[in-house]
Parts: sequence; structure tokens; C-alpha cells
Amino acid sequence: MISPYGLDIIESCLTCKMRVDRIFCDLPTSALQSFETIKYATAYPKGAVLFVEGQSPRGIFVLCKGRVKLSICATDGKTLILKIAEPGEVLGLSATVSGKPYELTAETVDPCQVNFVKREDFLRFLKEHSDACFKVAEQLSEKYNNACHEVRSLGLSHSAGEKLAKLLLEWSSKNGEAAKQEPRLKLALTHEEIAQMIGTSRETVTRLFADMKKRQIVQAKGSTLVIRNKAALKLMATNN
Amino acid sequence: MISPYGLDIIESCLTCKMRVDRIFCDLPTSALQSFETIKYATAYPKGAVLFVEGQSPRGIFVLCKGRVKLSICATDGKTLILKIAEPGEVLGLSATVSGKPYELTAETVDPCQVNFVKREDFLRFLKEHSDACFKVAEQLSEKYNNACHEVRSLGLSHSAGEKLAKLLLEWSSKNGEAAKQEPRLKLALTHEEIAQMIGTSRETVTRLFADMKKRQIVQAKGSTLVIRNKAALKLMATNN
DNA sequence: CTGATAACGTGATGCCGGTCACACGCAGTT
DNA sequence: AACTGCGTGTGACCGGCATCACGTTATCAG
Repeated sequence: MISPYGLDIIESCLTCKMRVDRIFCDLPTSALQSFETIKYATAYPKGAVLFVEGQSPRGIFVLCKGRVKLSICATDGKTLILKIAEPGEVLGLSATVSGKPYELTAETVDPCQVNFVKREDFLRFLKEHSDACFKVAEQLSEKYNNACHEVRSLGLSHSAGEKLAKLLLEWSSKNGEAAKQEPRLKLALTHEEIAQMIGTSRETVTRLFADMKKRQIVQAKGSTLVIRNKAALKLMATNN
Repeated sequence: MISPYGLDIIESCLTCKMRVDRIFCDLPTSALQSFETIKYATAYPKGAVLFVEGQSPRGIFVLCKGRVKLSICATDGKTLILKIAEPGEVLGLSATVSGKPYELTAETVDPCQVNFVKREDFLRFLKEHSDACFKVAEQLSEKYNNACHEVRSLGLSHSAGEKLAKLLLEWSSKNGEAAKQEPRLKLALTHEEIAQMIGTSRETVTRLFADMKKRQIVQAKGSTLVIRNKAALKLMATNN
């Protein structure tokens, strides 16, 4: 087994541990075996670009290890980060299904393992395995749902503080810290990147953090952030 | 044949003229016949609400006649109109597939004919007709694509003028007026509604129109708008 | 025709937040 | 240690646009 970029490659989807709760989960073994024959297990270093918005779709990328930044960017270079994809996600799915250009750019932020499937192979696979096709429809619904939330937050939440508060709450609910009184979360992103996630400027993010610290809502411990006043944060997220 | 709300009801999907280029187009006749048995042809007056965001999904609504406003709204009443759906579109699809709540609200703006299909019936239909399932995946991709464009316009286009220009160009490209030197388009929406489409205030829309008229970019002829300087409008749409 | 109601037009005001500018701390490098 | 790059903190400025307020047209029922 090769291990480029310090990765331990997951060889087979049949034995992959995360498959129970992910995309190609409860598919019949025959479908999974068929999938094995068309996928290319590949590894990427940090900072690699899987695809760029506007490219015509080459196929899907199933993320197995590492994180991938999904973003769109304007002609003037302004960038909006839509999400940081985690293992289990299928990238480039909608473009591959519809044949239209990729609608966003995917770039690794860690060394990643990815299973790539060529468009023609994938479409044939879908035609032959109707249960997989239904799974894909579910996945796409999920993605659409997320996009709607993004639209809501961009279009209706006016203040930047509101969006930042929402983002922090969302993050804290991922690491199983949701229930805790004072959830902690690692800030793996720079202020610049956080700004790009909520569509504001770096300076504004810095100022918002300073303000929240002053008001005892959060507290920094090195690169981890402690939410000291969850109620106040929720208020920020809904209110002004 | 009944004709409520002044509608001539389309009785069967098998003979519907628009089916060639729409969702349940080149499906085998067997699938279409099966669809016939589970759909409920219904009529709605203007202003009827098909579903509200947050409701758990009852099923899909295939729009046959009339237009439907799709919107999301904030707790404070602020509303964002995502699009005005036209005949041929399938509404509530993603929620019905995923089982999650409807992510937006659908309200008729004209008297409408709608084919409703209950969720259980529809899911069964998809399991039994894999080609329909693939169609659904394509539809969802399309919707996801649109949502991405919406995100781009909300997140990256900063000025309100830019968004209005984009909207006008988009509208003019629908009525086959795209190629013309001076495209015309009917403004079927109030300034208030236009404002809700681009996430700004009514007054700003009024002011922008006034400005564009002063600069000879557009011209109002009653309720139709003539684009006199398409180049300038495109500049507005990309630039500042 | 006429009153009511909705839509439109337009000024005044204020604030959020984008942008510019610069200083500071903190790696890693040579 | 000095240099370099990158991320962060902070002040100053100011422009776009939301908001309020009010006047002026449309639209339509009766």
C-alpha cells in the first residue's frame, strides 16, 4: 500500500468504515462492487485543485480523507467560501449529472484521498443501479437544501455580526460540543477565510471577534475558541 | 371539463403539449401512464399558497399553467423572492425526496393548474421507474445550479444596481427578446417585489430605475420596459 | 365621478461596513 | 539577530443604501 502525502489509503469502498452513514451506504453489494471497478482512488497534496468553476464536468469526486474548500469567485477576485467539505461528501455531483459546468471550485486544504469516477462511467453506473440513482437524488436534495440555507443567510441576515454568530453556532454543533454549556471549537481558518465564508471583510471579522471578547461572549485559548455565553451568541444570530 | 378560476384544465400528461421539453418528457409511455394514476390535477386561484417553508413535505407540485412565486422569509417579515416559477417546473421536489421540510414558500401569482403527487406515491413511482428517477436527479441538479447562481449574485455582486441590471438582462433573455437590439419586457412585478428579488429596498429600486431612465439606458412604455442601451446595462451588471 | 387603497417618486438622515493605511506579533529561514 | 511573510489589531474615512417621512400618481370598486 502506497502512502503519498502521509495518507493511509483506504483501498476498498466495501470495507470502508464510514460507509454506513454516508452516500453509498446501504447499497446492495453488487452495486458497490460495480462501483469499485469504475473508481480511481487518488491522493492529492494540500492546496490541490480538484476542479474549477466553469469547467465542463469530468466526473465526481468522493472525498474519503481530508477536507476540501468549496468556493465561488467573482471576476475581480472576490471569493465566497461556501463550505469546507468533509469525508463522505461527493463533489461535482450536480455538474456531472446535468452536464453543465462545475458551479464552484474545489480545492484541498489538507492532504486528501479522493475516489474519482469518470462522468460516462458514473452515468452508466446510475442507469444500471437504480437504487444508487435514488441515493444521488437524495444527495442532490441535501446539497440544494444547504444552498437554500446559504441563500437565506446571505439574503436575509443583514448584519455581519449575525452571520458570524450563526457560523460559530453551526461549527460548535458539529464537534459534539453542541450540548455543552460552554462549547469549544478549533479555529482552523484565518480571519480572511472566515470573512470569505460570511461575505464580509477581514477587518470586520477581527473587529467582531474583539467585540465579542469584550462582551464576554467568547474567549480565545490559543487557537481554540470557548463560547462563554451561548445565549448571547444565539441572540446575535437571530436578532440584529 | 371543469374550468375553475377561468382555467382550461389540461387533463392528461400523455397529451400535454409542453411535455416534450419538460420534466417528464421522454419517459416511456408506461411510466407516464403510471404517473397518470397517482397525480391529482388541481386548480388554484391567484394568491393561493401551495406550501410554506418549514412544513414537512406532503408531495410534489407539477406546475402546468400559471406562475408561482418561490420565496423565503425571515422572522422579522423580510422576504426574498427566489424565482417566479413557470409552467413545466416541479415544485417541492427536493423536500419530497429528502423528507426534510420544504425550504421555501410557494404561492401562486396567477390562477394555476397544478398536478399534485403525494410523497409516498411519488417515492414508490421513483423506485419503480428508474428512468424517472434519473430525470429527478437532473431536475435537482438544475435547481442546485440555480441556487448557486443566486448565491453568487447575493454574495459577490455588491451594489444593488448590479443586481438589478442582471435581473433585467435575465428577464429579457427569456421572452425571445435576447437577440434584439432593443429588447422589450413586461414588468409584471411591483418595485416592492423586484426589491425582494434582489434583496434591497423598494425605494432603492425606484431610484435605480429613475437613474437608468435619466441615463437613457432604459425607457418605460406603460408597463413594458424598453432596453435602449444593452451595452451599458451589461456594463452595470458586471462592473460596479 | 369619487373616494379609497396600492404603487410610485423623492428628499433628508444616519449607520454599517468596505477600504486604506500602518503597526504589531510570531513563525521560519539564512 | 536580522529579514521576510503572514496573520492579526485598530484607527480614519466615506459611500451605499436602509429607513423614515411625505407627496404624488395609478387603479379600481361602487
